[in-house]
Amino acid sequence: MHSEAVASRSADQRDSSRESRHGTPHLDAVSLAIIEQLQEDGRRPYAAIGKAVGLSEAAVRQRVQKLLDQGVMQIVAVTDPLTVGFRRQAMVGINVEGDVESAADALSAMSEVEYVVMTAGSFDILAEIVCEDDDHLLDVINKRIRALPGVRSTESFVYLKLKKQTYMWGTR
Amino acid sequence: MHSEAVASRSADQRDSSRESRHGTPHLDAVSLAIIEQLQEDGRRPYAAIGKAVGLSEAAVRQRVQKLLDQGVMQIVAVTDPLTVGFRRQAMVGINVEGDVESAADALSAMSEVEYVVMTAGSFDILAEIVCEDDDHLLDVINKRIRALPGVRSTESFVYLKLKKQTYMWGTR
DNA sequence: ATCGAGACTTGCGGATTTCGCAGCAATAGC
DNA sequence: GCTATTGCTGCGAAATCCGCAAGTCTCGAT
Repeated sequence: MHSEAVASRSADQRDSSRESRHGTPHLDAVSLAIIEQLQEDGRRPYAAIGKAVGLSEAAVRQRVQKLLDQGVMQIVAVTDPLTVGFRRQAMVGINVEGDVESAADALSAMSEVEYVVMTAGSFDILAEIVCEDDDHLLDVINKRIRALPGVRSTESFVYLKLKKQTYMWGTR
Repeated sequence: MHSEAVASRSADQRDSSRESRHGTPHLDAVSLAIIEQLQEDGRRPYAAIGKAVGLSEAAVRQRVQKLLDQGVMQIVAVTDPLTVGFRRQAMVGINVEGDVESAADALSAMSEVEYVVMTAGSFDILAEIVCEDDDHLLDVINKRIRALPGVRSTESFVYLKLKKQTYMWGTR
């Protein structure tokens, strides 16, 4: 009775190699289940995962390797910025004149910028900044970001308290 | 000559147990280096990490375990939302009348909400939403979030293109 | 000055895990 | 119908993990 798990397994796995119309590899239920296991513990042994999802150890190993190779997931350590010495964080909304994408690229090149996304709405770009202290944050926003070519205006939202932060994509 | 690495190592490790004034455990350079290793590959063997940071396998094992126990870091799989079937994402800026924190808690309880932070600035809360499609996103924002007690107004920024997303806190 | 605690090292087996490879079955393609 | 491919299983061999003991060193407190 290592049962439960995903059952069936007849022709499901072929989905994992089938490309959906936009080039992104589609995932079947088993791979999803594997990802969920690794979201709980990125170091969980393959055999344990296999038991949970109803696959052999070797099969899990192959699928995990493929998921990593394809870039579907990565197994990494994530930390709480505060305990690692970064005391000030902020989200910055940015408006750009001209080429938005090149501005986003310039932001992406900055090490203090953790997250860059182009958006629809009253900002062209949202960027998350992680800094050591107020001075550092001020410097990044006022000296570096505002100096970028094409940047018309910025609006900052300094983080007061992080309430939720999950890595549970693919689960639900 | 298993040299290179972090050198010195005289009394650094005591920092790891010293609490900085706000209760957050302080990390020394060696723990930082270990975290960096695991940010590159969360499954890297302890011996390999030890070689890189200049510690024995056993010592690395102890430190990693402590870092996990203390909640300083976690080793998890992270995925690209798009390839896992979530095609619409948005950041939502929210203004609240009354208790901001309880509103943030309510948001945190929603599974579609990946990220919640209380901020200073023209929004009280920023929340990142991950949805399967437009209908789902519309439903979450207009039916669920706007219906929350205390929510006065919202402004949405639909993601057009994710340009950068790192998990490299603690590195630099 | 001495003692105790904490952190690290070395060394060591045993249990566990990883890894590569040889089959085998089912599917997709020709 | 036949073949190539893909995914899975099973199985040894190698590597890793894990707990533990003994000994060193430094710091801080008695």
